[in-house]
Amino acid sequence: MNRHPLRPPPEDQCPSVEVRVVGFSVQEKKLQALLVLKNSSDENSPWAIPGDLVQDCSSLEYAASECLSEYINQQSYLEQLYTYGSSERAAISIVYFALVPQAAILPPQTGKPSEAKWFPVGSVPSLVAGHDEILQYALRRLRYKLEYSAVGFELLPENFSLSELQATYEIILGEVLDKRNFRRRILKAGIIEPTPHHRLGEGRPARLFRYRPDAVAEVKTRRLFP
Amino acid sequence: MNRHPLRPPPEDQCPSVEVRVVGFSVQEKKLQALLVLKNSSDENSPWAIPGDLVQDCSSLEYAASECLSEYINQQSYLEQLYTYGSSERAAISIVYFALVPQAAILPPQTGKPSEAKWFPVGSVPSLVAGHDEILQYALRRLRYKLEYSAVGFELLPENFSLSELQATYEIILGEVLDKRNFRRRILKAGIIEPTPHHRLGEGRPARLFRYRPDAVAEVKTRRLFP
DNA sequence: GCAAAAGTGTTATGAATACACCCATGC
DNA sequence: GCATGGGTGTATTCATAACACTTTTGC
Repeated sequence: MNRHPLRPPPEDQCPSVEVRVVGFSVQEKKLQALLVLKNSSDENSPWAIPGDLVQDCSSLEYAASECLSEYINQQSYLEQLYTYGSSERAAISIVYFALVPQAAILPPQTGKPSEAKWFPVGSVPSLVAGHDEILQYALRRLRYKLEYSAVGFELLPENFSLSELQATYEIILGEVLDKRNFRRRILKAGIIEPTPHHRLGEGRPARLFRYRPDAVAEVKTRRLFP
Repeated sequence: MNRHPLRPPPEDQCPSVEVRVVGFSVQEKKLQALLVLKNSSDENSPWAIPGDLVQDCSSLEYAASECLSEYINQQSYLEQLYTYGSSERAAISIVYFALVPQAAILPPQTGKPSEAKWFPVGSVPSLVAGHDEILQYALRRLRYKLEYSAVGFELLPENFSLSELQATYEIILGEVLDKRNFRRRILKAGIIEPTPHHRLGEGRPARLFRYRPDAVAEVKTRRLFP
């Protein structure tokens, strides 16, 4: 751990600091992540996780939410992942992930053409150095988090059916879940509650649920999906 | 290490960045944290979590390990906790916690007198603004981590008995654990292994165990102590 | 009345918990 | 030989996993 070369003399250099946000969404039955072209002028430029330099330290959360503000039209669930810093990186990167509901996604033409694009996480283009590692870690943490919490609904509209929620979990975890066990557990966790509304569709209308604003954020309990 | 071309443009303020390390140890059957006087000259100065400004971003882990280097004599388990930044804070604080075995603790007189001191986490002195919150969070994460991993041995010497390990867990979690269940679970986790050595003491000699270097770092399993 | 999706309970299996006695050593 | 801490197994309880049919709507 202490095989590092000698530090440069401690004159007042300040390191540059950036926030990066891995934006996740579910579109077309696939988990997708938002990427931006590093140089919007260059079509062959590698893609990157959206980020901004931190001007001041007034609020990292705010700085993070700004990273996606051009591409989405409402606040999303945001969670800090990790802070990276090493000699290979040009800056210290404070990395968050965001869960973006479909309704919040602005259509691509709103931004400048093809500067930003959602990619299924299974088929991302070539990325800036280090961003692959960050994306994989974000994915791992997202899956892990779904296993013991009910954050999945953050990817859905305010009101959603349990089947929609289950489909979201299945897409992210990459496995099919038992309908009855899913419902029992997600309801027992007490994080969502039924509304009087229903979603009309092909078959029997589905009762809609919503997040309980009074719910405790983190469920200190066994895993929901071990 | 070409930091210069990537410095932020001059009109950017660059935020100051520090690493802070909450050092934990178990001494006198109590969980203790290392604190330093903010101004070593002033006896009434509030205490603080040890930290340093980050000169460059070459390695945050290295910078973190340096924070405690004056007070301990070997590398300790180090884990990143969270990065804080807000208008109330003067800097962005990248916070780690460290698990320091007793044998690694340098006696206080080695440093300058009373500049740094271990305090039982239940009775810390008045701290610099914001550091209380960090310490409480570090404590919460440490307890949480013990519940589903076997990192407790990081606070013990290389070879340790299961009773010593159990005592460590009981001190940190603040509850008594069943001896047989503790042993079964900690062994089933596969993170430690028996050595041929024994610790002589008052009663029957205790078999000594050690960390398995080939063990997977994080146990993807149920909680060890739910 | 039939297609399509929503909704609902029970049994079986495995894990966590609670619990009490024998063992090896020093004195 | 006794005091001291080390070491071990089983029965019970509770959570998880597997599983199939009925209900409500649109057409």
